[in-house]
Amino acid sequence: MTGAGGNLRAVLSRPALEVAPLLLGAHLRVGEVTLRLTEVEAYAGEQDPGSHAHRGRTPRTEVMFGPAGHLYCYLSYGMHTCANVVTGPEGEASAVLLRAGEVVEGRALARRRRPGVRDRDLARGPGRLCRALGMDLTHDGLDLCEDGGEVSLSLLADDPGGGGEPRISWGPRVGLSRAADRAWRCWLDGDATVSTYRRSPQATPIGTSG
DNA sequence: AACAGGATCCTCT
DNA sequence: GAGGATCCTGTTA
Repeated sequence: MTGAGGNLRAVLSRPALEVAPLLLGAHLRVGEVTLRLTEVEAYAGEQDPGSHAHRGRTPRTEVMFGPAGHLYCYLSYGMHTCANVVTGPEGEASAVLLRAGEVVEGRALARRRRPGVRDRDLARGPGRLCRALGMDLTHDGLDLCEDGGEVSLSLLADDPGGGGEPRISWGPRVGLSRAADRAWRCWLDGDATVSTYRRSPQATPIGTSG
């Protein structure tokens, strides 16, 4: 684990597809709860039909066009908050969706927010992850690269995934109706907190959507 | 001003 | 495996 400091934003300013695997094993802290990230998805901005930014700059997607290292939060299906780390250079709206993780600190608080579920399910899925961390739309735009803030991010110094072999797997992104075949989701192979894959019923048949 | 459509989750079967 | 909850967002009128 590195105190990446000022160079954290530089790393996050690389393309989403490069940043995504670097987030695996990283620690995301929101208030008193800290998560070890185990599953993420890359979104490549305006060029990516699966991205919210595909149709250009809007009030909602504005944060993604800004500098890397900020949170992009949105509401899914009316009740679930989902969170991304903005990546890439300023002006390019790429981001990485945080899909799952393991609670490594503040577990009691996370359990209170997600009563009745097993520990491995506390943050297993993008909506559940935000619930366990207490994240909502008020976190949209917050900077992950400042020490002492409400939110912070610590990348692994090296050895992504931790403990020996990297063991990172790649597969299609979850629930997309467009660009459903791009293998832009990555996860720590074999980790119990990785969410289960579901293809969108709206998606074109396998192999025809790029 | 109104509408259609989700980067999901939970509860059944 | 299927269906419903629920409300913001972007688009259209």
